[in-house]
Amino acid sequence: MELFNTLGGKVETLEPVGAPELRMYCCGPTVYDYGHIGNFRTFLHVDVLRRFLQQIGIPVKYVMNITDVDDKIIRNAAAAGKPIAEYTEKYEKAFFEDSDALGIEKSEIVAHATSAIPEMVELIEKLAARDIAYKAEDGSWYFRIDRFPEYGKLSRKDFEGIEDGARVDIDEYEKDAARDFALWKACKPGEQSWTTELGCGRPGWHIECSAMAMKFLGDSIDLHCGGEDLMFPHHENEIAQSESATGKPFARHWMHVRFLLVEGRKMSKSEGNFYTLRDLLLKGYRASAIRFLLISVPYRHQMNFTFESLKESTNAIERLRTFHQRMLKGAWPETVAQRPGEIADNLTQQIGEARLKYTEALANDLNTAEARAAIFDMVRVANSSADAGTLTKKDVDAVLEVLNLFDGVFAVLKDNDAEITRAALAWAEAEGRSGEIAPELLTNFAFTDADIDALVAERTQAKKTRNFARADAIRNELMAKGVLIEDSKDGVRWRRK
RNA sequence: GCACCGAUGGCGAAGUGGUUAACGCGCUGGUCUGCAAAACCAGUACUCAUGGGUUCAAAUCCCAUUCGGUGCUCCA
Repeated sequence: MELFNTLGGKVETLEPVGAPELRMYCCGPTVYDYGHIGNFRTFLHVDVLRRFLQQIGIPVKYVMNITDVDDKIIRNAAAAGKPIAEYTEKYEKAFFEDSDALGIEKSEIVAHATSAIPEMVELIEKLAARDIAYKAEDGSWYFRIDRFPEYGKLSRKDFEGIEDGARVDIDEYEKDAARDFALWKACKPGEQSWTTELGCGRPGWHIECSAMAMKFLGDSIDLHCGGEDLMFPHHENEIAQSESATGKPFARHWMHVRFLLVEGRKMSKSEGNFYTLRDLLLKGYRASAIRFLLISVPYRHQMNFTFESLKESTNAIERLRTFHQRMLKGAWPETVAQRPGEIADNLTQQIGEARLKYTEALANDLNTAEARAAIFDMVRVANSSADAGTLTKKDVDAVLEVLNLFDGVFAVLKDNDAEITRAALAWAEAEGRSGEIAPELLTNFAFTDADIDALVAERTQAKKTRNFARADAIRNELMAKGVLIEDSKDGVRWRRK
């Protein structure tokens, strides 16, 4: 498949080199708080890529790291009066719960920064042996950027104009050059630290990813991904460290997912447009709709997240699910007596085209919007044919095959939204945040499936005796509780709005 | 300030030189239905921010302008 490579700025073929599986690494979360939807947009697109690679027969070995020690963690853990391990455990658990709710498949390897300290130390020592890393007076270690002439090749920045000392961070120690970045931070009283050959301290953020990527995947990896903001300085620094230490190219392909805007502005707490997955679930939005929305806009485009578009996604998924159920449950004939051959061939051809368009779209730099369009084309054609009574069992099998292909990547057909929302409600109760739950959510979920089934049965009975007044009253009652009823030849179906 | 990206219907969003500008949502009308819902059909951008240029041909390439966003500092 073809994927844009930030390194070089061109669309290039993505393929495994020197190993049967594609080795990929993604910068995971720093577990100091709940993940927000911007975080998840990145992980969702990586998930889409990974699912698609596997679908086209490219095995993947994927490592995601968990940054479980850094400045923010130390600060927040101290504020909470907890050891950092205990503090991060809660948010790491939440991160995986949220990922799961969004249908993100877990990476083959989850790498914790705190469990790879020896590898980081070793890497820094390798750099130190070549005088690329140096120790400052306070015991911190820095990377000497002058020694890596290619610095800036990823983000294509021109550092000529940046003079030493032009921008000095308040908390920085004595570095030889302003741009030099920390590899190892000297210990401070009361902070978590490790006593190593480098002295007492803790790892800098950048060294974690270099050390762990190489530990699990080797010196040269096929693909490295992350959010666009990580391009500089994080990924630039990873390249500098890794390539200086090994003398080999670090990652051949770099993928960066662009930022998410919320209602047209950068998401930030001060703007008041900052949302975690849990915030949205408590407002009554569905996990599947959030997934679908976040992956519907191709990863290289900045996407504008709005509540209106979230509703749109909810409705679009309903259409797909309704269609899926129709295909699964309908009694399709083996053959259609008077079906004109011309129409039959046309339908088969259109299903085939949808399949091709879907695959080509994703293979072309992960164009999720086009892949989505191909599927909706097929949905319309098949529905149309089903209405006309010309759809056969064989057609349906072909349709379902394409639909399964689509769902193998998009993963929105299975409806476990209610379950996820219930878990979020329980979490809100436990955290004392039940005040944030949307009122209609409580009313709707107070209504159990059994309650609904009973009313639906009563309505069906009323309809049989042509008591339409009673039947409609029940339908309205259910509607008020967010339940929609659909009558069809095959019986009654209900679903939550 | 420097750098980068974007501007396509009511909304979201494909399409990067060549038939009637995908697809989804919404809206209007119709078919179906006891009525709905679902589904289908028809309609909903004479046109792709604005101005200029290149070309037989431009939403697509070039220049300028306007507006929006992002990076240059922790950040997915």
